[in-house]
Amino acid sequence: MSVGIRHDDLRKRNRAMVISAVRRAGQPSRTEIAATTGLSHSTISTISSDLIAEGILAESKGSEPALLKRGRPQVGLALDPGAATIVAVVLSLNSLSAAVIDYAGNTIVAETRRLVTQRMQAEALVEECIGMVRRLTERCGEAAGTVLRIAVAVQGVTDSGSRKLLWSPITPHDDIPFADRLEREFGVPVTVENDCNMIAEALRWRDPSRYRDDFIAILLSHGIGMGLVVKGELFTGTQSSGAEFGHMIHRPDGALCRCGRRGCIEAYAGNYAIWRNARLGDENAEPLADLSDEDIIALADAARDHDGPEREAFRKAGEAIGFGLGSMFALFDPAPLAFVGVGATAFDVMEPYVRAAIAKTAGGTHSRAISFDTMPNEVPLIREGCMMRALLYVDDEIFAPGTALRRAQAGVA
Amino acid sequence: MSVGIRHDDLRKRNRAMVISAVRRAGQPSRTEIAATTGLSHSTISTISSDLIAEGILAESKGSEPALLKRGRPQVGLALDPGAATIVAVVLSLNSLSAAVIDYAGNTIVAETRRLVTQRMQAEALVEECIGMVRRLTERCGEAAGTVLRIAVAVQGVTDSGSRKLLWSPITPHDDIPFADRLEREFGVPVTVENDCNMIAEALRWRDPSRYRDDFIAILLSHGIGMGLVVKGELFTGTQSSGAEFGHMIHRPDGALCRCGRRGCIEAYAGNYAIWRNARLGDENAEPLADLSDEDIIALADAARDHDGPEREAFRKAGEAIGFGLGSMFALFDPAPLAFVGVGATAFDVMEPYVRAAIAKTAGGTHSRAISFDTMPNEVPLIREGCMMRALLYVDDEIFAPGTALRRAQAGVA
DNA sequence: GCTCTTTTTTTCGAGCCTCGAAAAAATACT
DNA sequence: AGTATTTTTTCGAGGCTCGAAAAAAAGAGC
Repeated sequence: MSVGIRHDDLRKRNRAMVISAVRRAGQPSRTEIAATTGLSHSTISTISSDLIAEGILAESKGSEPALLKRGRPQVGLALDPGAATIVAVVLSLNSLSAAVIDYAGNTIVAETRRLVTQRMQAEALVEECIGMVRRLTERCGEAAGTVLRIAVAVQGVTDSGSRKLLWSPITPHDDIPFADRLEREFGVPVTVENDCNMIAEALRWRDPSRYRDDFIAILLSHGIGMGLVVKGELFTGTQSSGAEFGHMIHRPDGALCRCGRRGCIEAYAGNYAIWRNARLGDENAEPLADLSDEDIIALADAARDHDGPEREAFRKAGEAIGFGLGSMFALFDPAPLAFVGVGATAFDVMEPYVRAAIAKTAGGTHSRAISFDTMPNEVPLIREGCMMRALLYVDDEIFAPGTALRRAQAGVA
Repeated sequence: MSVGIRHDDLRKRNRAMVISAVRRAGQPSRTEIAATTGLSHSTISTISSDLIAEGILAESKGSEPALLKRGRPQVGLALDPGAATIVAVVLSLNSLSAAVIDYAGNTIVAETRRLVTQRMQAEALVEECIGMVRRLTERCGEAAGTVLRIAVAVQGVTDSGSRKLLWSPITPHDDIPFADRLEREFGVPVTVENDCNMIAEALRWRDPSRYRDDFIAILLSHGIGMGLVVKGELFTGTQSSGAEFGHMIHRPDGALCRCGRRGCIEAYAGNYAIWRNARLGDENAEPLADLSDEDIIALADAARDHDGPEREAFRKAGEAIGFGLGSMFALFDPAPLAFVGVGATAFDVMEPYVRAAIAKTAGGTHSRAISFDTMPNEVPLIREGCMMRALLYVDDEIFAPGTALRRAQAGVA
């Protein structure tokens, strides 16, 4: 049962409100913050002067060219870039990248390298991550603030505590304890996040008007992933990162999926499935390990150009996605959708089939109103979401509690 | 964006904590409440003496026969039955029942009558409800406290604001504004709730150890309904009461469902579907409007007794439920399940097929660990959930804000 | 250049709320 | 009857937010 509210929680929460208002709005004045938070001017004044004194916020002078308004000009408050630093690591099939990012969200240094992830030992993967983070942090040296958080985004299923990679298509190994290993190495809290969840996180910062309280991000790539925001919160499982849309069942005992089971949506709509249907015409053929973007683009072009096995393959893919969405929409009502990844470039080919399938389901009552959005490149979204994840942690768990907590921690240490 | 916390919200929340602790524990002492809420003894003391002065709580004397412990004996706090009264109305196929219930959850008066709901006008349905509530409240007269809330549980889909019945199998009419009509009549806040959601609400009070933060209630009846609790909260849609498990798609373009679409889980696992498969062997036959409990029990007996069309019908039903659950478990991890309703008496026949199907899905990784529970009679659960719904509203929205809010409301009125 | 107006920000005292410590209350043990 | 033990209340201290008033900072008007 949820616990009572103490007196000091009050200040903590209101500090969090102020920080979050600044992160969202960019350079709001104290008056604006008072308006958005509903707190009084005096409270905002006290809290923000505390935050400035602690080096978390800073008054942003001179940037605004004076709005030509009468009266005392507003002073914008901004996040102090030097307040902290975080590291965002993105690990995907055959590629590792990382960036050191300041508290205001500016990238200080970044690096990307290719790896043959599927042939590496679990420990080697972890060590590559550690190595890259170490190189980058040493490269910025003392110039940057202290690193307060490391977030790792990985393609695959993570546990609900964001500590381990439970399963991933990028490696044959299971249960890789990224968080523990990196924490031991750097002495900083670390989380491992699912890539699609990070895409969802990024979308709400990219376009908060469209992606606010309820929306769905679907990654159309070699596999099918999903990031789901329900009632303003990222929807994760109780034990895993959750929302494995690609492994909902489209046809019981149907096509062979990469996961070894049959009839999953992915077994019809994943890149390998589309290729398999178009080229081999055998939905039970062993899934390919990888497929280039060009291959999928070529298939889509062929499907656009003429009727044939390619179009049929995309029809099956669209149908699988549509019926899957329809089933989802039976559980929670339709929401705006973003299709992300290479597959999104071919979404125009699938869309009619997706809509037709949704219309055959209970969720399809308002299928006309369901709006799709496509964004071909998932990489910057994953990076951005990963960064926001880490920054929000610093906001809420380190800076909002403020000195009270830091004193308590010091007492323990 | 969520709003900052004012100073008075604090007291409001802590009052809510105390009330909720008492409702949960029955007769906790102040010391126990302090322990469960994490608030200090002095705070609990002040709040509870306020609540007693307001007539919300009462010290329960003499009930406990003195625990033979040394020291000042604990004084149990209990909800004052006379603090308020609520009305719980349950409307289902051909039956309407209602009860006036005191603040401690004791039924004061109750009534049930049969109606031919499918042949009634929408307005007649509403008027039957109004009539019954009026009769009952007049019957208790001034003996009982003021009615502060009316909750109506209906089989069917309601809107997310719990104001209207959007669709229901018990009537051909749509969009029936129960809440507005009853509010106008009685001048008391009213909600219309989905029956399966009420079953879920009831389960968490019946057995909080098993049904706490994540669980699923499935109503196996003429149709298939679901009540879902995720992370401690009833999961509802953004626009509707949500969780229409019965209308997830089991087989695209498959059997004819009562809803007019094809391949829904209900079209295989609803009573009418099982009967249709067993007796007609035609999954596209027009669904029956109703079916007696005895018919289903007879089918189950036949299925237990010998192989044949009955067993095959239950196999198909179990498979549909299993694959459906597997798909759900792809989205959020497995949780304890309760099967409620007549269909639950036949669940032993379906269980092996349910488990076999789940095992073929991604959610089935731990299918062994998934535990099923069956409760044949849904009626008392719906009643109980409906009651709790109304009482919790009084707790949280009326008594927790206390005089502060009541004064503000008086100012407006 | 000086004063007036307008808007933002800070200051200050009042009013709540929670907490810890100490006191009071109520009972069993000896 | 006195002592030990446990629960509950009381009381002062410390925090927090709020509203009102004051201070600050600029444009507008003359």
